[in-house]
Amino acid sequence: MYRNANCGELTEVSAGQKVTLAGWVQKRRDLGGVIFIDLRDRSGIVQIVFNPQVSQEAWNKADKLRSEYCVTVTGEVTKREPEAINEKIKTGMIEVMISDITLLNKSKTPPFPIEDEIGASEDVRLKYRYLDLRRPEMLETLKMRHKITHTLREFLDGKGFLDVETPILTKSTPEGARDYLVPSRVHPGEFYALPQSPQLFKQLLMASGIEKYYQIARCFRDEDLRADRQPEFTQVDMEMSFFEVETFQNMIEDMLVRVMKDVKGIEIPRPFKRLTYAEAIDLYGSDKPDTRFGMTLINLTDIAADSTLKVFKEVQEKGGLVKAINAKGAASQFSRKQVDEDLKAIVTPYGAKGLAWLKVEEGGMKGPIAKFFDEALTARIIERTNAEPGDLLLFVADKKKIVADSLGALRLHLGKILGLIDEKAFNFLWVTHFPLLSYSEEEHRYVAEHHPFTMPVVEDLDRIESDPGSVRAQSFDMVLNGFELGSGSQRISDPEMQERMFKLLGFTEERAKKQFGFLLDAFEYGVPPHGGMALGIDRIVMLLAGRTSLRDTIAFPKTASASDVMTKAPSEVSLAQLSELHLDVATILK
RNA sequence: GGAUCCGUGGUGUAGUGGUUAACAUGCCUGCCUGUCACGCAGGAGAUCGUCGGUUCAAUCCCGAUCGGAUCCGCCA
Repeated sequence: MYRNANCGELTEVSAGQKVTLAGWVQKRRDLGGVIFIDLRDRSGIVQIVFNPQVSQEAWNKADKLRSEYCVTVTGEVTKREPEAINEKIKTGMIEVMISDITLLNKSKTPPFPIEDEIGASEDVRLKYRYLDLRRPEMLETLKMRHKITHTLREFLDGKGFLDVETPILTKSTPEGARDYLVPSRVHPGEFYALPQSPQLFKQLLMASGIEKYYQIARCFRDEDLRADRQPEFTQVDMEMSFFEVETFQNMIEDMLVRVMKDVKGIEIPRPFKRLTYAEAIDLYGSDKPDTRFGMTLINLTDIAADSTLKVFKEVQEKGGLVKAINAKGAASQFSRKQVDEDLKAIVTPYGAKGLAWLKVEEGGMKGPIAKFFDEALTARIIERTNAEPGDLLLFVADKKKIVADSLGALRLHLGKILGLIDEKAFNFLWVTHFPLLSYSEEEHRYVAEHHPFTMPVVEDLDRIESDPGSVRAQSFDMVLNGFELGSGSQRISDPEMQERMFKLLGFTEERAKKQFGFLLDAFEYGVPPHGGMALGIDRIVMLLAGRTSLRDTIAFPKTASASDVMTKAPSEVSLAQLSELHLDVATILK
């Protein structure tokens, strides 16, 4: 027997009992006579004591222990003397007087200590990921992840959803992200793709009469990474028949409220806040706004056009926008140089050509552009922006998209550095009615904003051919604290509507048949109206665990260049493997 | 595809165009019977990411390259 108790769970109640523990040496404190060791297992840490008067043999062995040696020990749980109590650890009231110890395995000195708040770079942590995961904060995050998926499963099971697995080796589809491809040995020159999501399969499951489907599904997208984007990630994927948006959203709210309660012990008020896509862009410059603070964007295009500032007038004439944000009371926190350099640097990557600013003072405004506004205009600006002396107004004048992107980013930046964000808050938000399509300059055609199976808003249908860009989708995103957790929609279940959609996306009938024929065929057999959504598990874990990188929520993640520094994947394969797959690597750069 | 930042003992950092590259921690050895950031004494440990250039001389300056991080594009 290796153990009959867990280190972190021992309390005074066990005093006097003989226990056997198994774990790792966290720390050895050798006082010459008596040796103290902090023993760690998954449950926590307990101090074990080796005293030659209790067991000379055990003491001799303890003398040779080092960090991360794996051992099993037996001894008596003992209450500590009052002056020896350690209030910093949960088991600090007791210790275990060891009579017997077995060394299970030695350890090399670890490259970094197994504790929170190590200084080790992420590089090193990832190389020794198995050691990194021993650290309590990593272990806790994995435990939280488990708890979240467990709660989701329990909830969905309770609602009658069936967990159905869908293929990992599947068909490449042209829409959306770049596919990860897997060459076929049996079919020379042909490829499987790893799923970007189980989208088609879950809709087919609706045609199959499953009615309610869910899956904790791995998804793959071969695109460049970010702190919140990994090449493979996990979604809780859901789809249901006889679907109605409102009812479904209510259920998702129930589900998330349950997760927050079970995992964080927090009651989230319902219903969740809702914004349309148009409102989100207008107020926050983002389709995934962080609503934990205000400082919304204010449209000043009309006032700006009346000013004598040429760029403002021109922007208005060209159909652009002049918008501003009011950084309340921040005028004194930014010098002219800081605004012109530091804050401008936030907006330029988004294409903004400049960042105009005004500092509000008693009876007026100060700043390089103040002279372009007469007294009446100044008063209108102050009124519109709710400005008070000490406020800093920041303006971007440009095309709609540039204004939204740049001011949206600036708003977030200021929210962070001015400490406006309540780090403890969890602001769930629905963003609805996304555009159905967006025009791709690259492909010279409209592409689906969500995916090609999203149902348009019915009252917009008459514009679908004449003004496709203005058609809204019956779609909805779930946003939490400025991160998109996932999106869902009412699907198209009418084959004719689906064909119309493909046509709009520039698919010939032949190509639509070739790519999605099976789906169109399936829909010919009495498909129920259906819809669903998928939520990113990794991002949920990241936000609930208070982490800033998705890597911290995944046991074995990839770096920004999509490689794994521990296994060194991806790696070259043998010529024999390539030839079996009928592959020839065009150029090996080495 | 583009931009910015980083790369120095195991780990984290400091530093300099020139002789022994510093500090903390970790590690090793010895001493120590109530520590829990144990203490004390001693010791080992670095091709300064790699390649090339400038220079009498490069860890330092320049270029390339590799690796990591963040962002834009891309991606829901």
